[in-house]
Amino acid sequence: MPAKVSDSTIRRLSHYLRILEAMARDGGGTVSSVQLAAAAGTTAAQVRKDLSLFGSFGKRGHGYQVAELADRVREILGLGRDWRVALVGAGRIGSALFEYADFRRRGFHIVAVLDVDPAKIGERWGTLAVEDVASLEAALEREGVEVLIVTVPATEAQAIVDRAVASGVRGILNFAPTQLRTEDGVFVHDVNMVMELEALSFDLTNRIPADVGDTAD
Amino acid sequence: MPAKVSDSTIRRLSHYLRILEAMARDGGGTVSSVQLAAAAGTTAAQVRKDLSLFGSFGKRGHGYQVAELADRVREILGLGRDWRVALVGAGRIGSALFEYADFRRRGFHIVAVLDVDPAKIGERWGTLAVEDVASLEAALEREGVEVLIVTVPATEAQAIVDRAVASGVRGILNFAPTQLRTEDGVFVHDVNMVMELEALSFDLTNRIPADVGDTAD
DNA sequence: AGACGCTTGTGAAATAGTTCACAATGCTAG
DNA sequence: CTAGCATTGTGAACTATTTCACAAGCGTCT
Ligand SMILES: NC(=O)c1ccc[n+]([C@@H]2O[C@H](COP(=O)([O-])OP(=O)(O)OC[C@H]3O[C@@H](n4cnc5c(N)ncnc54)[C@H](O)[C@@H]3O)[C@@H](O)[C@H]2O)c1
Ligand SMILES: NC(=O)c1ccc[n+]([C@@H]2O[C@H](COP(=O)([O-])OP(=O)(O)OC[C@H]3O[C@@H](n4cnc5c(N)ncnc54)[C@H](O)[C@@H]3O)[C@@H](O)[C@H]2O)c1
Repeated sequence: MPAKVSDSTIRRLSHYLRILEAMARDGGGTVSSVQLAAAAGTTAAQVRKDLSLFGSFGKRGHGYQVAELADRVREILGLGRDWRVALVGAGRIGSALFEYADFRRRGFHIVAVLDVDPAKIGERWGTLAVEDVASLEAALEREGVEVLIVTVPATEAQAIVDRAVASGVRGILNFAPTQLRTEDGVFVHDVNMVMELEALSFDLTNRIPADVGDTAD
Repeated sequence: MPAKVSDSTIRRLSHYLRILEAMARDGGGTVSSVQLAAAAGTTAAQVRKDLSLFGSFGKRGHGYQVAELADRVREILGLGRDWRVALVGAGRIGSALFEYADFRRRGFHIVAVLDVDPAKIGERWGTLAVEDVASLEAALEREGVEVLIVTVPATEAQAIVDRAVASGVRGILNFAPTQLRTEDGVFVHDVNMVMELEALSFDLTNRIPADVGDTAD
């Protein structure tokens, strides 16, 4: 793997993979960088540059084999295996995520659900029972959890994460709108919907296209 | 407003705003760029550069007034007003979002909920009734909707968005894992959790820190 | 076998974004 | 009023990312 791979390259690879999988379902065959770029909303040069960071996957004059390229991208992203995931916070967003089939389909298996609310502890969720967050460490170790999905209130998130990291969790998908602090070697990705709405608000307010006057102020 | 403002600047401004609001609740006073940067996980120079794109909000030697800076950032982001939002797809993620208080608190008001499922149409959601998506256009126009949250299956998303754009919607927050095509002047922001998990998978697979051998292959 | 058409892979150029470093400035104290 | 201190605002330097542009390579056709 190359020393430096930008975050945006990784996001695009994930995007390419989704497109390649759809193409494979539709019969597969080959794609050129131009076609893949059109489907992903980027440029052909960008597609080729992204892929070339990891190797030479195409045939000159003919493009890429859809199925094979999907396999290579999956491998690059580390998706050639299953990941064991725990969900902390069995609330509204937590339950939506639990039932989201795409996670499992991509190899992310929720193997434990934890909450602090006595009314929720013991509830059956699919084949699991919601556990008491008091035994977070035990659950993480018992299930060999590597990735934590955090859907607790923002005030609780840091404490949960500290405990999970102490129990060996190295990857965190955080839905709480708070800046998590972790040691090196722990990867945190935030999903922040309010931020996206605010970015939309900025766009709508300030990025009105040229035909409407935008030179004021 | 400056001609070019990067996306990352906007994301950071939203982040600063959340921090400033927390500081304001804790008493406020002033913040320096160093303090704000520490709270946001960035650098002081970055904070000052971001803000200086829009004006001079600080006092040399003393930093920024928390409450005043929060106001200015809110204004920059176009948050000095309420936004009328419709939610299409009254399913699992849609219902979690509907009840998410932070949206309303930030001025994003869900004023219509629509679905195609006869079992859902007519359900009372808070003060609203779930409406038939067949009357999407009527609902959007009646409520003066500007922003659409899309939580329908990926296969349905493009058609919904085309209709909404034809009815005057210019901002879309899309949860469906599909690349939406829209005309110029329509802003789409995607929330893609699978992409975040895949990025995490890449990190855990390839970005193992230096003390573990990472020069192999 | 050679020529052709098409598309990759990739250095080099261009553009975008971040960090540096410091003069300018406001406040406080004496 | 002046000195001293802290911190902003900002060009300039640096780094990262994207785009350009084209030689290299593959398969096909004659
Ligand atoms: N609902 C949404 O659409 C949405 C969207 C984006 C982000 N979020 C964020 O996700 C988080 C959860 O939101 P929600 O709407 O699902 O709230 P919720 O109140 O429905 O769920 C939170 C759950 O966490 C549990 N909990 C609280 N403290 C805990 C602890 N210390 N350990 C374990 N469990 C604990 C609660 O019992 C509850 O079941 C919040 O940080 C929120 O800001 C929610
Ligand atoms: N559940 C999650 O945690 C989650 C996470 C990320 C993304 N998503 C995405 O969000 C979308 C919805 O997921 P979900 O889990 O809530 O699914 P869901 O099946 O629970 O909800 C989808 C809803 O959309 C409605 N619907 C279908 N076609 C429609 C149409 N043409 N017009 C209006 N409504 C229509 C359905 O009746 C249903 O109520 C999907 O694209 C999914 O990939 C879901």
